[in-house]
Amino acid sequence: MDFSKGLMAASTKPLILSVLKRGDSYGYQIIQNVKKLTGGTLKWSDGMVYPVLHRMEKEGFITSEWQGKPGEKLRKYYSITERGKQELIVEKEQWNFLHGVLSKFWEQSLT
Amino acid sequence: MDFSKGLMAASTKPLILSVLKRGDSYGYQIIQNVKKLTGGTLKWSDGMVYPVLHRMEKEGFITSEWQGKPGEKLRKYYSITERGKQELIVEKEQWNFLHGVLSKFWEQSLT
DNA sequence: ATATTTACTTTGATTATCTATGTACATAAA
DNA sequence: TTTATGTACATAGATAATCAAAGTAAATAT
Repeated sequence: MDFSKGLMAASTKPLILSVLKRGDSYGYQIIQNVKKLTGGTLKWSDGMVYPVLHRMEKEGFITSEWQGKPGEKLRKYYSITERGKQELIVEKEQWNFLHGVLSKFWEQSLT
Repeated sequence: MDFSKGLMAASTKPLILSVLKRGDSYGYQIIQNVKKLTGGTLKWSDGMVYPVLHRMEKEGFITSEWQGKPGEKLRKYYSITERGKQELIVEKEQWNFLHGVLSKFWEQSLT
């Protein structure tokens, strides 16, 4: 699927927050995770995801910490914050609201 | 509701196409219509909607025609094109797909 | 007369998007 | 050994989207 620009972007934030709510993770893993969870449909590029993570951290929705066992590459693990959880609730409400409005149209004329 | 930027933008295109699929309309009416249909939740500004209409026309999803009965203000009526209908189908698929992915997360952890 | 509503337009500062490119280490293959 | 591939993160920068704000102007209501 080739997503229209706006939608793709609008989904990254809530999806990342949802992934992190399940448990801490790092950029590369989040990308693989989302790819797997969507059966390969959502293929996020790293250059697309990392800036979003940086921004979300700056906004206080997530925090980061470098971790690495000896002999392993360093990974930047992200955790969702309380503020992030609140934000996720809001985003969820907005998604559901808009989906509801659109669904109302789409139910009526079946195309 | 104070929508996060991305989402609001991502919904204008499919919503406008959905409105126009019901029947021709003009900018001002579309704004009022959406406001009414969402119980006042979605309050689009004109400066936000008109440029979107112009872009969508340039992209061939809608066409416009000035109309006005004598003694009435001229209105620019927009119609959805075949290409616009196709686009709406695609947007609908994408919305449903993403909503499905997000819903899967949101079902599991009830927050 | 004056204010409000209707109706459309454009500007422009700000921000977001995402491809492309770069670094660097680890591991597997040739 | 050297080459390729996979892992892991970062950022620059061209392109484009966003939306408030300000403008025009006619119609209607007060």
